[in-house]
Amino acid sequence: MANRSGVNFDPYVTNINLTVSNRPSFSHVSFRDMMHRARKEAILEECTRLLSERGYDAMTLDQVAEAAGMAKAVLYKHFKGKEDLCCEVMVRGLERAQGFLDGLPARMVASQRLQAFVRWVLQAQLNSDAPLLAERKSEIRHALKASEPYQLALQGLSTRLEEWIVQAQEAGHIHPGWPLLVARQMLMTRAVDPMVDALMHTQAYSHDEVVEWCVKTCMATLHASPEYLPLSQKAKPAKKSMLAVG
Amino acid sequence: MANRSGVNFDPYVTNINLTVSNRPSFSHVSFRDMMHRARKEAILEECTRLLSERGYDAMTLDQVAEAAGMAKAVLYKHFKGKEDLCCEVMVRGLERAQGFLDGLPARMVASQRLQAFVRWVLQAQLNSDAPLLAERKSEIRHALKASEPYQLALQGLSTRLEEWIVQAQEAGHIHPGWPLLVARQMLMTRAVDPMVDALMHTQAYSHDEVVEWCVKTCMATLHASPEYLPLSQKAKPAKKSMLAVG
DNA sequence: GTCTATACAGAGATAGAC
DNA sequence: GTCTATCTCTGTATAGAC
Repeated sequence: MANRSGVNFDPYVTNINLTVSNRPSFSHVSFRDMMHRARKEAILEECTRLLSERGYDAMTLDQVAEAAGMAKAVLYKHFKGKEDLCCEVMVRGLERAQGFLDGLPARMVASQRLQAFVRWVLQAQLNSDAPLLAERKSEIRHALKASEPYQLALQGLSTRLEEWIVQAQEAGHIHPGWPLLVARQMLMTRAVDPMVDALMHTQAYSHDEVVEWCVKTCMATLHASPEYLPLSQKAKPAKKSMLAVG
Repeated sequence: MANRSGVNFDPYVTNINLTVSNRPSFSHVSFRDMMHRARKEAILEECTRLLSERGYDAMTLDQVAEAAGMAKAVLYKHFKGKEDLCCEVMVRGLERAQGFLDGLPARMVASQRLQAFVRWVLQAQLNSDAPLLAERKSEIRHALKASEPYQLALQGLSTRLEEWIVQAQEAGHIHPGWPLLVARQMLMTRAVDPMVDALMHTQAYSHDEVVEWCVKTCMATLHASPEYLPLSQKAKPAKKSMLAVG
């Protein structure tokens, strides 16, 4: 049985240590509490990884328990069940994303922040540490819809992105032709772009190159005009309009 | 157990038919064969819908059997199992896509064909009739990877798209800065863009409007230059380059 | 070929000893 | 609080009557 953190959590050993020592009960409680939180962290960490790698439906609590080095029953002391556990993972993912946005250097302008956001989420996904939910048809979505903390965190992230979109549009870095709602959904969707998997699978590009191509597709879209329609049957836009962009 | 020769070995039915009917065995076999195919079609149709609505993992064979109006055991007379059934659904989806591409009017230029392809797949998805696999982490991907018919059909579709991409690039409708591989993956990924679900969910746009916005994001990207990078720390591209596109 | 009934496996969740 | 062992439910797949 793998214990990835390497810490000894055996309750009996812990008991012995507490008995032979004369530490005050305050310290005792604090110690146990610390261990408790540490185990919870280990669970959340491994669950984040498995969720990112396998997806909600394919991930099992047996896998989480084994990866975290504890019995499955322990999971239920910390969380009500699979849904509850994964909801908390997703909420923490959103909080990490918020933290990343908060830490962006002040000199960055809005469009740079948006690009940094997309790149960071894409990279995290390739590192099996996805902070955002990529699955559209997973059973967990029902639970997330009902989760107030999740909806609040998601709302915060959306608001932040929308502010920057407006700023970037005013600065002329995002084309004003994109509705705010469409631009926001595009950013959040491209941040978990399934194209990363497809491109990685071709083995034509490195990890970082794949991320950059995905970032480019996203930013190029927002910068371009949505009104380009090569298919309106007669219009054939001149080449020079395109070359003027580069 | 599949009966590859199509001959009926069942002792009961064969006996009855041979006794009470005087029709030549040829007609008899043809009629039964027709019914057999009809039921198989019904299974495939309902499975396509459920697969599109719920995804591979969430879809159950009980649902397929009930939707098709037959006992679950019948499914196993037509298909080896869930994987086999869904693989055939996906292959037929690819064939339908090929059929759509074959039917495009001759006057359409390459970029118009590409746009028509993306729009058609997106619409089919919203009609619960997805011809392409959107799920990236489903268990079915292993089976598809091993399925020769699927890989062949997918290869055919890819080749066709790549030809048109090259033509569109030569015509100046797709920016030459996009590598062929990236452009192809972008098209196939955008054709099943998860953004459709996200946008539909906001209830801000109608069915058709959502599809059009997704089509626009895809085509605008291919038309634009990938080398626009607002985030290269010092460069601040002029507004006029963007406005020149519209 | 189609049905009912059932075997079998996997995974979520719980019981009870320590 | 943690463990082992078990329950329960669901879903795939199969057996056997007709």
